[in-house]
Amino acid sequence: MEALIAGKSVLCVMPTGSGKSAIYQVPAMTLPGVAIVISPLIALQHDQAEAINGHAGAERARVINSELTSSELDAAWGAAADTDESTRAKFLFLAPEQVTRDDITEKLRALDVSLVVVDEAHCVSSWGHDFRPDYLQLGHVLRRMEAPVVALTATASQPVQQEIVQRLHLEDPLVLVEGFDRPNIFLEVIQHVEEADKNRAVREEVLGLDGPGLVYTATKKTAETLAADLAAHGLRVDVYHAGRRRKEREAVHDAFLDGTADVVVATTAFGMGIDKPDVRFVVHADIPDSLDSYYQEIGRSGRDGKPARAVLHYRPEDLSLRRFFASASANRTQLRELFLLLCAQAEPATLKQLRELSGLSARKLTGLLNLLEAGGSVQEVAKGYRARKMRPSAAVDGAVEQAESRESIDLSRVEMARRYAETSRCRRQSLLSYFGEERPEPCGNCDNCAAAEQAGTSAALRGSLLDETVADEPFDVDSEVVHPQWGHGTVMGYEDDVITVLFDTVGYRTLSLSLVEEKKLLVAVPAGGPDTGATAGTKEGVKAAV
DNA sequence: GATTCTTGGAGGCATCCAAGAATCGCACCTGCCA
Repeated sequence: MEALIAGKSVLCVMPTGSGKSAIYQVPAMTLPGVAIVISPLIALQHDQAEAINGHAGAERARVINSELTSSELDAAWGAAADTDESTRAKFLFLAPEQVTRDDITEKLRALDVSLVVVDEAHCVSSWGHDFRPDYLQLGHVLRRMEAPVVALTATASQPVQQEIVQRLHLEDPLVLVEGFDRPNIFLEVIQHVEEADKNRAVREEVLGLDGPGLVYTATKKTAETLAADLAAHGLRVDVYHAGRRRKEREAVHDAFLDGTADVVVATTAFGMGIDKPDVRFVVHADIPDSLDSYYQEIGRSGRDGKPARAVLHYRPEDLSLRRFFASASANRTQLRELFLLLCAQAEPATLKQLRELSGLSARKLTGLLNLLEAGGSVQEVAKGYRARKMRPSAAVDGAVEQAESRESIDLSRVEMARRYAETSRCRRQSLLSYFGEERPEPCGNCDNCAAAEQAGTSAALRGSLLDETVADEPFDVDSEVVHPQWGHGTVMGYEDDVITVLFDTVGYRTLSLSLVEEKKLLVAVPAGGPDTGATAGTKEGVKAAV
Protein backbone atom coordinates (compact mmCIF):
# COMPACT_ATOMS: atom_id res chain seq x y z
CA MET A 1 0.00 0.00 0.00
CA GLU A 2 2.78 2.42 0.91
CA ALA A 3 4.64 1.68 -2.31
CA LEU A 4 1.55 2.24 -4.44
CA ILE A 5 0.69 5.49 -2.69
CA ALA A 6 4.28 6.57 -3.29
CA GLY A 7 3.81 5.84 -7.00
CA LYS A 8 5.87 2.64 -7.20
CA SER A 9 4.69 -0.47 -9.05
CA VAL A 10 4.26 -3.74 -7.16
CA LEU A 11 4.18 -7.46 -7.93
CA CYS A 12 2.46 -9.33 -5.15
CA VAL A 13 2.30 -13.13 -4.90
CA MET A 14 0.12 -14.03 -1.93
CA PRO A 15 -2.38 -16.81 -1.20
CA THR A 16 -6.10 -16.23 -1.77
CA GLY A 17 -7.79 -15.01 1.37
CA SER A 18 -4.68 -13.23 2.67
CA GLY A 19 -5.95 -9.74 1.90
CA LYS A 20 -4.68 -9.10 -1.62
CA SER A 21 -7.73 -7.01 -2.49
CA ALA A 22 -7.05 -4.57 0.34
CA ILE A 23 -3.60 -3.92 -1.14
CA TYR A 24 -5.16 -2.03 -4.03
CA GLN A 25 -8.47 -0.96 -2.50
CA VAL A 26 -7.02 1.08 0.35
CA PRO A 27 -4.60 3.09 -1.84
CA ALA A 28 -7.33 3.53 -4.47
CA MET A 29 -9.66 5.05 -1.89
CA THR A 30 -6.83 7.21 -0.55
CA LEU A 31 -5.53 8.53 -3.88
CA PRO A 32 -7.49 10.97 -6.04
CA GLY A 33 -8.74 9.52 -9.32
CA VAL A 34 -10.00 6.12 -10.42
CA ALA A 35 -8.31 2.71 -10.17
CA ILE A 36 -8.45 0.55 -13.32
CA VAL A 37 -8.81 -3.12 -12.37
CA ILE A 38 -8.02 -5.61 -15.12
CA SER A 39 -9.65 -8.91 -14.27
CA PRO A 40 -9.91 -12.05 -16.45
CA LEU A 41 -13.51 -13.12 -15.80
CA ILE A 42 -16.68 -11.04 -16.00
CA ALA A 43 -18.16 -13.04 -13.11
CA LEU A 44 -15.14 -12.15 -10.99
CA GLN A 45 -15.47 -8.47 -11.92
CA HIS A 46 -19.10 -8.42 -10.78
CA ASP A 47 -18.27 -10.18 -7.49
CA GLN A 48 -15.49 -7.74 -6.66
CA ALA A 49 -17.47 -4.66 -7.70
CA GLU A 50 -20.45 -5.81 -5.63
CA ALA A 51 -18.23 -6.38 -2.59
CA ILE A 52 -16.78 -2.86 -2.87
CA ASN A 53 -20.17 -1.25 -3.41
CA GLY A 54 -21.60 -3.21 -0.48
CA HIS A 55 -18.90 -1.88 1.84
CA ALA A 56 -19.04 1.65 0.47
CA GLY A 57 -22.82 1.82 0.61
CA ALA A 58 -22.70 3.52 -2.80
CA GLU A 59 -21.83 2.59 -6.37
CA ARG A 60 -18.10 3.37 -6.25
CA ALA A 61 -17.13 0.42 -8.45
CA ARG A 62 -18.28 -0.05 -12.06
CA VAL A 63 -17.74 -2.76 -14.62
CA ILE A 64 -17.19 -2.25 -18.34
CA ASN A 65 -17.89 -5.27 -20.55
CA SER A 66 -19.84 -6.52 -23.54
CA GLU A 67 -22.88 -7.47 -21.45
CA LEU A 68 -23.73 -3.82 -20.75
CA THR A 69 -26.11 -1.79 -22.88
CA SER A 70 -24.84 1.44 -24.41
CA SER A 71 -26.70 3.54 -21.80
CA GLU A 72 -25.17 1.48 -18.98
CA LEU A 73 -21.74 1.94 -20.51
CA ASP A 74 -22.27 5.70 -20.80
CA ALA A 75 -23.29 5.80 -17.14
CA ALA A 76 -20.18 3.85 -16.07
CA TRP A 77 -17.80 6.06 -18.07
CA GLY A 78 -19.60 9.14 -16.78
CA ALA A 79 -19.19 7.99 -13.18
CA ALA A 80 -15.48 7.41 -13.72
CA ALA A 81 -15.03 10.86 -15.27
CA ASP A 82 -16.96 12.63 -12.50
CA THR A 83 -14.84 15.50 -11.20
CA ASP A 84 -16.48 15.41 -7.77
CA GLU A 85 -14.18 13.12 -5.78
CA SER A 86 -16.96 12.28 -3.29
CA THR A 87 -19.24 10.79 -5.95
CA ARG A 88 -16.94 9.58 -8.70
CA ALA A 89 -16.44 5.87 -9.35
CA LYS A 90 -13.19 4.85 -7.66
CA PHE A 91 -12.86 1.47 -9.41
CA LEU A 92 -13.40 0.50 -13.03
CA PHE A 93 -13.30 -3.26 -13.79
CA LEU A 94 -12.40 -4.40 -17.32
CA ALA A 95 -11.16 -7.54 -19.09
CA PRO A 96 -7.88 -7.27 -21.03
CA GLU A 97 -9.80 -7.53 -24.33
CA GLN A 98 -11.51 -4.25 -23.45
CA VAL A 99 -8.39 -2.46 -22.23
CA THR A 100 -6.45 -3.09 -25.44
CA ARG A 101 -9.18 -1.72 -27.74
CA ASP A 102 -8.06 1.56 -29.32
CA ASP A 103 -11.25 3.45 -28.39
CA ILE A 104 -11.20 2.20 -24.79
CA THR A 105 -7.50 3.05 -24.43
CA GLU A 106 -8.31 6.64 -25.46
CA LYS A 107 -11.15 6.82 -22.93
CA LEU A 108 -8.91 5.48 -20.17
CA ARG A 109 -6.19 7.99 -20.98
CA ALA A 110 -8.71 10.80 -20.64
CA LEU A 111 -9.47 9.69 -17.06
CA ASP A 112 -7.58 10.64 -13.94
CA VAL A 113 -6.14 7.17 -13.27
CA SER A 114 -4.75 6.69 -9.75
CA LEU A 115 -3.40 3.17 -10.22
CA VAL A 116 -3.80 0.10 -12.40
CA VAL A 117 -4.48 -3.34 -10.94
CA VAL A 118 -3.80 -6.54 -12.88
CA ASP A 119 -5.69 -9.20 -10.95
CA GLU A 120 -4.88 -12.90 -11.45
CA ALA A 121 -1.69 -11.71 -13.10
CA HIS A 122 -0.43 -15.25 -13.78
CA CYS A 123 -2.90 -15.22 -16.70
CA VAL A 124 -0.37 -13.02 -18.53
CA SER A 125 1.91 -16.04 -18.73
CA SER A 126 -0.64 -18.88 -18.85
CA TRP A 127 -3.10 -17.39 -21.34
CA GLY A 128 -1.26 -14.60 -23.15
CA HIS A 129 0.68 -16.77 -25.58
CA ASP A 130 -2.23 -18.48 -27.28
CA PHE A 131 -5.60 -18.41 -25.60
CA ARG A 132 -6.05 -14.72 -24.78
CA PRO A 133 -3.30 -12.85 -26.62
CA ASP A 134 -4.53 -9.45 -25.40
CA TYR A 135 -2.79 -10.26 -22.12
CA LEU A 136 0.56 -9.77 -23.85
CA GLN A 137 -0.56 -6.39 -25.18
CA LEU A 138 -1.39 -5.00 -21.75
CA GLY A 139 2.12 -3.67 -21.18
CA HIS A 140 1.77 -1.13 -24.00
CA VAL A 141 -1.46 0.24 -22.55
CA LEU A 142 -0.13 0.35 -19.00
CA ARG A 143 2.98 2.23 -20.07
CA ARG A 144 0.83 5.00 -21.52
CA MET A 145 -1.39 5.36 -18.48
CA GLU A 146 1.55 6.63 -16.41
CA ALA A 147 0.15 5.29 -13.13
CA PRO A 148 1.64 2.78 -10.69
CA VAL A 149 0.70 -0.81 -11.48
CA VAL A 150 0.02 -3.58 -9.00
CA ALA A 151 0.04 -7.15 -10.34
CA LEU A 152 -1.65 -9.63 -8.00
CA THR A 153 -1.64 -13.42 -8.08
CA ALA A 154 -1.82 -16.34 -5.70
CA THR A 155 0.66 -18.49 -7.61
CA ALA A 156 3.67 -17.59 -9.69
CA SER A 157 6.86 -19.58 -9.96
CA GLN A 158 9.99 -17.57 -10.59
CA PRO A 159 9.79 -17.53 -14.40
CA VAL A 160 6.13 -16.52 -14.22
CA GLN A 161 7.03 -13.64 -11.90
CA GLN A 162 9.75 -12.54 -14.32
CA GLU A 163 7.37 -12.73 -17.24
CA ILE A 164 4.70 -10.67 -15.45
CA VAL A 165 7.26 -7.95 -14.68
CA GLN A 166 8.60 -7.98 -18.24
CA ARG A 167 5.29 -8.17 -20.12
CA LEU A 168 3.54 -5.55 -18.02
CA HIS A 169 6.61 -3.28 -18.29
CA LEU A 170 6.86 -2.88 -14.52
CA GLU A 171 9.89 -0.70 -13.88
CA ASP A 172 11.87 -1.58 -10.77
CA PRO A 173 8.78 -2.93 -8.97
CA LEU A 174 8.51 -3.87 -5.32
CA VAL A 175 8.20 -7.67 -5.42
CA LEU A 176 6.41 -9.31 -2.49
CA VAL A 177 6.32 -13.11 -2.50
CA GLU A 178 4.85 -14.97 0.43
CA GLY A 179 6.08 -18.49 1.15
CA PHE A 180 4.51 -21.20 -0.96
CA ASP A 181 4.33 -23.91 1.68
CA ARG A 182 0.89 -25.13 2.73
CA PRO A 183 1.92 -27.58 5.46
CA ASN A 184 -1.63 -28.69 6.33
CA ILE A 185 -2.20 -30.27 2.90
CA PHE A 186 -1.20 -33.95 2.75
CA LEU A 187 0.41 -34.63 -0.63
CA GLU A 188 0.03 -37.98 -2.33
CA VAL A 189 0.53 -39.51 -5.77
CA ILE A 190 -0.95 -42.86 -6.75
CA GLN A 191 0.48 -44.50 -9.86
CA HIS A 192 -1.62 -46.63 -12.21
CA VAL A 193 -0.93 -48.81 -15.22
CA GLU A 194 -4.41 -49.38 -16.62
CA GLU A 195 -6.87 -46.58 -17.17
CA ALA A 196 -9.79 -48.64 -15.90
CA ASP A 197 -7.92 -49.22 -12.64
CA LYS A 198 -7.23 -45.53 -12.32
CA ASN A 199 -10.88 -44.63 -12.88
CA ARG A 200 -11.97 -47.17 -10.30
CA ALA A 201 -9.39 -45.91 -7.79
CA VAL A 202 -10.46 -42.27 -8.28
CA ARG A 203 -14.09 -43.21 -7.69
CA GLU A 204 -13.30 -45.23 -4.55
CA GLU A 205 -11.03 -42.48 -3.26
CA VAL A 206 -13.62 -39.71 -3.66
CA LEU A 207 -16.40 -41.87 -2.19
CA GLY A 208 -14.22 -42.56 0.83
CA LEU A 209 -13.17 -38.96 1.55
CA ASP A 210 -15.07 -36.44 3.62
CA GLY A 211 -16.01 -33.36 1.62
CA PRO A 212 -16.41 -30.77 0.49
CA GLY A 213 -13.92 -31.52 -2.23
CA LEU A 214 -12.86 -30.94 -5.81
CA VAL A 215 -11.94 -33.44 -8.51
CA TYR A 216 -9.99 -32.19 -11.52
CA THR A 217 -9.99 -34.00 -14.87
CA ALA A 218 -8.17 -33.25 -18.11
CA THR A 219 -11.22 -33.35 -20.37
CA LYS A 220 -14.87 -32.34 -20.24
CA LYS A 221 -15.93 -35.84 -21.18
CA THR A 222 -14.06 -37.43 -18.27
CA ALA A 223 -15.57 -34.85 -15.93
CA GLU A 224 -19.10 -35.73 -17.11
CA THR A 225 -18.51 -39.49 -16.91
CA LEU A 226 -16.91 -39.37 -13.49
CA ALA A 227 -19.56 -37.06 -12.07
CA ALA A 228 -22.32 -39.37 -13.32
CA ASP A 229 -20.52 -42.35 -11.79
CA LEU A 230 -20.17 -40.63 -8.42
CA ALA A 231 -23.79 -39.46 -8.48
CA ALA A 232 -24.89 -43.04 -9.14
CA HIS A 233 -23.12 -43.96 -5.89
CA GLY A 234 -25.17 -41.46 -3.93
CA LEU A 235 -22.78 -38.51 -3.79
CA ARG A 236 -24.12 -34.95 -4.09
CA VAL A 237 -21.92 -34.07 -7.03
CA ASP A 238 -21.93 -31.42 -9.73
CA VAL A 239 -19.90 -31.01 -12.89
CA TYR A 240 -18.21 -27.86 -14.19
CA HIS A 241 -16.46 -27.15 -17.48
CA ALA A 242 -16.45 -24.52 -20.22
CA GLY A 243 -18.92 -26.51 -22.31
CA ARG A 244 -21.75 -25.85 -19.88
CA ARG A 245 -24.07 -22.87 -20.15
CA ARG A 246 -23.23 -19.82 -18.12
CA LYS A 247 -26.31 -20.15 -15.90
CA GLU A 248 -25.49 -23.80 -15.20
CA ARG A 249 -21.94 -22.88 -14.28
CA GLU A 250 -23.13 -20.17 -11.92
CA ALA A 251 -25.47 -22.69 -10.30
CA VAL A 252 -22.52 -25.07 -9.72
CA HIS A 253 -20.50 -22.26 -8.13
CA ASP A 254 -23.39 -21.41 -5.81
CA ALA A 255 -24.08 -25.05 -4.94
CA PHE A 256 -20.45 -25.62 -4.01
CA LEU A 257 -20.19 -22.43 -1.96
CA ASP A 258 -23.44 -22.95 -0.02
CA GLY A 259 -22.76 -26.63 0.60
CA THR A 260 -25.58 -28.21 -1.40
CA ALA A 261 -22.97 -29.99 -3.54
CA ASP A 262 -20.31 -32.00 -1.71
CA VAL A 263 -18.05 -32.50 -4.68
CA VAL A 264 -17.48 -30.66 -7.95
CA VAL A 265 -15.87 -32.60 -10.78
CA ALA A 266 -14.31 -30.07 -13.13
CA THR A 267 -11.78 -29.24 -15.77
CA THR A 268 -9.26 -26.47 -15.21
CA ALA A 269 -12.10 -24.00 -15.86
CA PHE A 270 -13.26 -24.23 -12.24
CA GLY A 271 -11.81 -22.39 -9.33
CA MET A 272 -10.63 -18.88 -10.14
CA GLY A 273 -12.09 -16.54 -7.56
CA ILE A 274 -13.42 -19.37 -5.39
CA ASP A 275 -12.63 -18.70 -1.77
CA LYS A 276 -14.18 -21.51 0.24
CA PRO A 277 -12.20 -22.12 3.41
CA ASP A 278 -13.30 -25.67 4.27
CA VAL A 279 -12.46 -27.64 1.11
CA ARG A 280 -11.07 -30.89 2.52
CA PHE A 281 -9.63 -32.53 -0.58
CA VAL A 282 -8.54 -31.94 -4.16
CA VAL A 283 -8.25 -35.13 -6.18
CA HIS A 284 -6.64 -35.04 -9.62
CA ALA A 285 -7.96 -37.77 -11.89
CA ASP A 286 -5.38 -36.68 -14.50
CA ILE A 287 -2.01 -35.00 -14.17
CA PRO A 288 -2.17 -31.22 -14.79
CA ASP A 289 -0.10 -29.35 -17.38
CA SER A 290 2.35 -27.91 -14.88
CA LEU A 291 3.17 -27.66 -11.21
CA ASP A 292 2.00 -24.06 -11.41
CA SER A 293 -1.51 -25.30 -12.23
CA TYR A 294 -1.24 -28.15 -9.75
CA TYR A 295 -0.25 -25.88 -6.89
CA GLN A 296 -3.02 -23.46 -7.76
CA GLU A 297 -5.63 -26.21 -7.83
CA ILE A 298 -4.59 -28.01 -4.65
CA GLY A 299 -4.27 -24.61 -2.96
CA ARG A 300 -8.07 -24.41 -3.04
CA SER A 301 -8.14 -26.93 -0.19
CA GLY A 302 -7.48 -26.39 3.48
CA ARG A 303 -7.61 -22.62 3.49
CA ASP A 304 -8.97 -22.80 7.03
CA GLY A 305 -5.63 -24.27 8.10
CA LYS A 306 -7.18 -27.63 9.01
CA PRO A 307 -5.88 -30.89 7.48
CA ALA A 308 -6.65 -31.42 3.80
CA ARG A 309 -5.59 -33.96 1.14
CA ALA A 310 -4.21 -33.47 -2.36
CA VAL A 311 -4.13 -36.74 -4.27
CA LEU A 312 -2.86 -37.08 -7.82
CA HIS A 313 -3.79 -40.23 -9.76
CA TYR A 314 -1.08 -40.64 -12.35
CA ARG A 315 -0.57 -42.64 -15.52
CA PRO A 316 2.42 -41.76 -17.70
CA GLU A 317 0.14 -42.00 -20.74
CA ASP A 318 -1.85 -39.02 -19.44
CA LEU A 319 1.16 -36.79 -20.11
CA SER A 320 0.60 -37.14 -23.85
CA LEU A 321 -2.54 -35.00 -23.75
CA ARG A 322 -0.67 -32.33 -21.80
CA ARG A 323 2.15 -32.43 -24.32
CA PHE A 324 -0.40 -32.04 -27.08
CA PHE A 325 -1.85 -28.93 -25.42
CA ALA A 326 1.66 -27.54 -24.94
CA SER A 327 2.60 -27.94 -28.59
CA ALA A 328 1.90 -25.05 -30.91
CA SER A 329 2.99 -24.41 -34.45
CA ALA A 330 3.39 -20.89 -35.79
CA ASN A 331 1.85 -20.25 -39.20
CA ARG A 332 4.76 -19.00 -41.33
CA THR A 333 2.51 -17.88 -44.20
CA GLN A 334 0.31 -15.75 -41.97
CA LEU A 335 3.34 -14.28 -40.17
CA ARG A 336 4.92 -13.35 -43.49
CA GLU A 337 1.72 -11.83 -44.89
CA LEU A 338 1.16 -9.74 -41.78
CA PHE A 339 4.76 -8.52 -41.78
CA LEU A 340 4.52 -7.55 -45.48
CA LEU A 341 1.22 -5.80 -44.79
CA LEU A 342 2.91 -3.73 -42.08
CA CYS A 343 5.86 -2.98 -44.38
CA ALA A 344 3.42 -1.59 -46.96
CA GLN A 345 1.96 0.97 -44.52
CA ALA A 346 3.33 4.51 -44.73
CA GLU A 347 2.19 5.24 -41.17
CA PRO A 348 1.99 3.03 -38.08
CA ALA A 349 -1.17 0.89 -38.23
CA THR A 350 -3.63 0.40 -35.36
CA LEU A 351 -5.08 -3.00 -34.44
CA LYS A 352 -8.40 -1.99 -35.95
CA GLN A 353 -6.79 -0.98 -39.26
CA LEU A 354 -4.75 -4.19 -39.35
CA ARG A 355 -7.83 -6.27 -38.72
CA GLU A 356 -9.65 -4.65 -41.63
CA LEU A 357 -6.66 -4.89 -43.95
CA SER A 358 -5.70 -8.48 -43.11
CA GLY A 359 -9.18 -9.96 -42.64
CA LEU A 360 -7.82 -11.85 -39.62
CA SER A 361 -9.82 -12.28 -36.42
CA ALA A 362 -8.82 -10.04 -33.52
CA ARG A 363 -7.42 -12.98 -31.58
CA LYS A 364 -5.42 -14.39 -34.49
CA LEU A 365 -4.06 -10.97 -35.40
CA THR A 366 -2.98 -10.17 -31.84
CA GLY A 367 -1.31 -13.56 -31.51
CA LEU A 368 0.69 -13.07 -34.72
CA LEU A 369 1.61 -9.50 -33.74
CA ASN A 370 2.81 -10.72 -30.35
CA LEU A 371 5.14 -13.20 -32.04
CA LEU A 372 6.49 -10.70 -34.58
CA GLU A 373 7.02 -8.16 -31.84
CA ALA A 374 8.79 -10.65 -29.57
CA GLY A 375 10.93 -11.66 -32.54
CA GLY A 376 12.00 -8.04 -32.96
CA SER A 377 10.55 -7.36 -36.41
CA VAL A 378 7.56 -5.27 -35.35
CA GLN A 379 7.55 -2.34 -33.01
CA GLU A 380 4.71 -0.83 -31.05
CA VAL A 381 4.77 2.96 -31.24
CA ALA A 382 2.43 5.68 -30.01
CA LYS A 383 0.04 5.44 -32.97
CA GLY A 384 0.09 1.72 -33.61
CA TYR A 385 2.49 -0.87 -35.01
CA ARG A 386 5.23 -0.56 -37.59
CA ALA A 387 7.61 -3.02 -39.20
CA ARG A 388 11.34 -2.71 -38.75
CA LYS A 389 13.49 -2.67 -41.85
CA MET A 390 14.50 -6.29 -42.35
CA ARG A 391 14.04 -9.21 -44.72
CA PRO A 392 10.59 -10.90 -44.40
CA SER A 393 12.25 -14.30 -44.02
CA ALA A 394 14.28 -13.00 -41.08
CA ALA A 395 11.12 -11.52 -39.52
CA VAL A 396 9.31 -14.85 -39.84
CA ASP A 397 12.31 -16.78 -38.50
CA GLY A 398 12.47 -14.52 -35.46
CA ALA A 399 8.77 -14.99 -34.73
CA VAL A 400 8.92 -18.77 -35.22
CA GLU A 401 11.91 -18.93 -32.90
CA GLN A 402 9.82 -17.22 -30.22
CA ALA A 403 6.96 -19.71 -30.72
CA GLU A 404 9.38 -22.63 -30.51
CA SER A 405 10.94 -21.25 -27.37
CA ARG A 406 7.51 -20.94 -25.79
CA GLU A 407 6.64 -24.50 -26.78
CA SER A 408 9.89 -25.74 -25.34
CA ILE A 409 9.18 -23.98 -22.04
CA ASP A 410 5.63 -25.36 -21.86
CA LEU A 411 6.86 -28.89 -22.59
CA SER A 412 9.51 -28.54 -19.92
CA ARG A 413 6.74 -27.62 -17.45
CA VAL A 414 4.94 -30.86 -18.32
CA GLU A 415 8.22 -32.67 -17.72
CA MET A 416 8.54 -31.09 -14.27
CA ALA A 417 5.01 -32.29 -13.43
CA ARG A 418 6.09 -35.79 -14.47
CA ARG A 419 9.16 -35.59 -12.21
CA TYR A 420 6.95 -34.59 -9.28
CA ALA A 421 4.62 -37.52 -9.94
CA GLU A 422 7.48 -40.00 -10.14
CA THR A 423 9.78 -38.72 -7.41
CA SER A 424 10.54 -40.86 -4.38
CA ARG A 425 11.72 -37.92 -2.30
CA CYS A 426 9.55 -35.79 -0.04
CA ARG A 427 6.77 -34.37 -2.27
CA ARG A 428 6.72 -31.05 -0.49
CA GLN A 429 10.46 -30.57 -0.96
CA SER A 430 10.01 -31.39 -4.62
CA LEU A 431 7.06 -29.02 -5.08
CA LEU A 432 8.64 -26.14 -3.19
CA SER A 433 11.90 -26.59 -5.06
CA TYR A 434 9.95 -25.96 -8.29
CA PHE A 435 8.94 -22.59 -6.87
CA GLY A 436 12.56 -21.89 -5.94
CA GLU A 437 11.95 -22.43 -2.24
CA GLU A 438 14.35 -24.65 -0.29
CA ARG A 439 13.00 -26.82 2.49
CA PRO A 440 15.83 -28.32 4.52
CA GLU A 441 13.87 -31.19 6.13
CA PRO A 442 11.35 -33.69 4.70
CA CYS A 443 7.83 -32.56 5.56
CA GLY A 444 6.39 -35.65 7.28
CA ASN A 445 3.02 -34.92 5.63
CA CYS A 446 3.24 -36.63 2.26
CA ASP A 447 3.00 -40.20 0.98
CA ASN A 448 6.76 -40.65 0.56
CA CYS A 449 7.48 -39.44 4.10
CA ALA A 450 4.67 -41.67 5.40
CA ALA A 451 6.05 -44.68 3.51
CA ALA A 452 9.49 -44.16 5.03
CA GLU A 453 7.93 -43.90 8.46
CA GLN A 454 5.84 -47.01 7.96
CA ALA A 455 8.96 -48.90 6.97
CA GLY A 456 10.20 -48.19 10.48
CA THR A 457 12.90 -45.77 9.52
CA SER A 458 13.99 -43.53 12.35
CA ALA A 459 13.27 -39.85 11.98
CA ALA A 460 16.93 -38.97 11.65
CA LEU A 461 17.62 -41.65 9.06
CA ARG A 462 14.41 -40.77 7.25
CA GLY A 463 15.68 -37.25 6.93
CA SER A 464 18.88 -38.38 5.34
CA LEU A 465 17.08 -40.85 3.07
CA LEU A 466 14.36 -38.54 1.90
CA ASP A 467 16.31 -35.36 1.78
CA GLU A 468 18.30 -36.21 -1.28
CA THR A 469 19.84 -32.82 -1.44
CA VAL A 470 23.45 -33.44 -2.27
CA ALA A 471 25.98 -32.28 0.25
CA ASP A 472 28.15 -30.54 -2.31
CA GLU A 473 26.06 -28.12 -4.31
CA PRO A 474 28.31 -26.32 -6.79
CA PHE A 475 25.82 -23.48 -7.37
CA ASP A 476 23.45 -21.83 -4.93
CA VAL A 477 19.74 -22.34 -5.51
CA ASP A 478 18.39 -19.22 -7.25
CA SER A 479 21.84 -18.34 -8.62
CA GLU A 480 22.36 -17.61 -12.31
CA VAL A 481 24.35 -19.86 -14.64
CA VAL A 482 25.22 -20.09 -18.32
CA HIS A 483 25.13 -23.23 -20.45
CA PRO A 484 26.90 -23.42 -23.87
CA GLN A 485 23.77 -24.61 -25.69
CA TRP A 486 20.84 -23.31 -23.67
CA GLY A 487 22.29 -19.98 -22.58
CA HIS A 488 21.31 -18.16 -19.43
CA GLY A 489 19.45 -19.99 -16.66
CA THR A 490 18.56 -20.04 -12.96
CA VAL A 491 19.36 -22.93 -10.61
CA MET A 492 16.06 -24.21 -9.19
CA GLY A 493 17.22 -27.11 -7.02
CA TYR A 494 18.98 -30.43 -6.54
CA GLU A 495 17.75 -33.98 -6.32
CA ASP A 496 20.03 -36.98 -6.04
CA ASP A 497 22.66 -36.57 -8.79
CA VAL A 498 20.50 -34.13 -10.71
CA ILE A 499 20.52 -30.36 -10.91
CA THR A 500 17.41 -28.57 -12.21
CA VAL A 501 18.00 -25.35 -14.10
CA LEU A 502 15.40 -23.05 -15.58
CA PHE A 503 16.74 -21.69 -18.88
CA ASP A 504 15.30 -18.48 -20.35
CA THR A 505 14.67 -19.87 -23.82
CA VAL A 506 14.08 -23.61 -23.39
CA GLY A 507 12.53 -23.86 -19.93
CA TYR A 508 13.34 -26.44 -17.25
CA ARG A 509 16.19 -28.87 -17.84
CA THR A 510 17.54 -31.51 -15.50
CA LEU A 511 21.21 -32.34 -15.84
CA SER A 512 23.45 -35.01 -14.38
CA LEU A 513 25.35 -33.21 -11.65
CA SER A 514 28.48 -35.32 -11.92
CA LEU A 515 28.69 -34.72 -15.67
CA VAL A 516 28.02 -31.02 -15.21
CA GLU A 517 30.98 -30.88 -12.87
CA GLU A 518 33.21 -33.17 -14.93
CA LYS A 519 32.59 -31.35 -18.23
CA LYS A 520 32.15 -27.93 -16.63
CA LEU A 521 28.83 -27.51 -18.42
CA LEU A 522 27.57 -24.68 -16.27
CA VAL A 523 29.37 -21.49 -15.42
CA ALA A 524 28.16 -19.22 -12.63
CA VAL A 525 27.19 -15.75 -13.76
CA PRO A 526 29.27 -13.29 -11.76
CA ALA A 527 27.38 -10.53 -9.97
CA GLY A 528 27.05 -7.55 -12.26
CA GLY A 529 26.30 -9.20 -15.60
CA PRO A 530 25.80 -12.38 -17.54
CA ASP A 531 28.70 -14.41 -18.86
CA THR A 532 28.97 -15.00 -22.57
CA GLY A 533 29.14 -18.71 -21.92
CA ALA A 534 32.13 -19.05 -24.23
CA THR A 535 34.05 -21.08 -21.70
CA ALA A 536 31.17 -23.23 -20.53
CA GLY A 537 31.96 -26.79 -21.54
CA THR A 538 31.80 -28.60 -24.86
CA LYS A 539 29.08 -29.93 -27.18
CA GLU A 540 30.11 -33.49 -26.35
CA GLY A 541 29.78 -32.76 -22.68
CA VAL A 542 26.32 -31.29 -23.27
CA LYS A 543 25.12 -34.42 -25.07
CA ALA A 544 26.50 -36.68 -22.37
CA ALA A 545 24.84 -34.73 -19.59
CA VAL A 546 21.46 -34.60 -21.35
C1' DG B 1 0.67 -38.79 -28.36
C1' DA B 2 -3.28 -41.75 -26.69
C1' DT B 3 -7.85 -42.65 -27.46
C1' DT B 4 -12.12 -42.65 -29.79
C1' DC B 5 -14.74 -42.36 -33.88
C1' DT B 6 -15.57 -43.24 -38.78
C1' DT B 7 -15.04 -45.56 -42.93
C1' DG B 8 -14.41 -49.20 -46.02
C1' DG B 9 -13.18 -53.90 -47.18
C1' DA B 10 -13.96 -58.79 -46.54
C1' DG B 11 -17.32 -61.89 -47.31
C1' DG B 12 -21.94 -62.56 -47.25
C1' DC B 13 -26.48 -59.94 -44.70
C1' DA B 14 -24.26 -59.77 -39.36
C1' DT B 15 -20.03 -58.60 -37.94
C1' DC B 16 -15.11 -58.03 -37.57
C1' DC B 17 -10.96 -55.60 -38.35
C1' DA B 18 -7.60 -52.31 -39.97
C1' DA B 19 -6.55 -47.77 -41.37
C1' DG B 20 -7.10 -43.14 -41.12
C1' DA B 21 -9.35 -39.06 -39.14
C1' DA B 22 -10.84 -36.50 -35.37
C1' DT B 23 -10.60 -35.24 -30.64
C1' DC B 24 -8.56 -33.60 -26.47
C1' DG B 25 -8.29 -27.13 -21.95
C1' DC B 26 -8.94 -22.25 -20.70
C1' DA B 27 -12.91 -16.60 -21.97
C1' DC B 28 -13.49 -12.63 -23.88
C1' DC B 29 -15.66 -10.18 -27.97
C1' DT B 30 -18.85 -9.12 -32.16
C1' DG B 31 -22.46 -9.98 -35.21
C1' DC B 32 -26.36 -12.53 -36.68
C1' DC B 33 -30.96 -14.52 -36.02
C1' DA B 34 -35.42 -15.32 -33.89
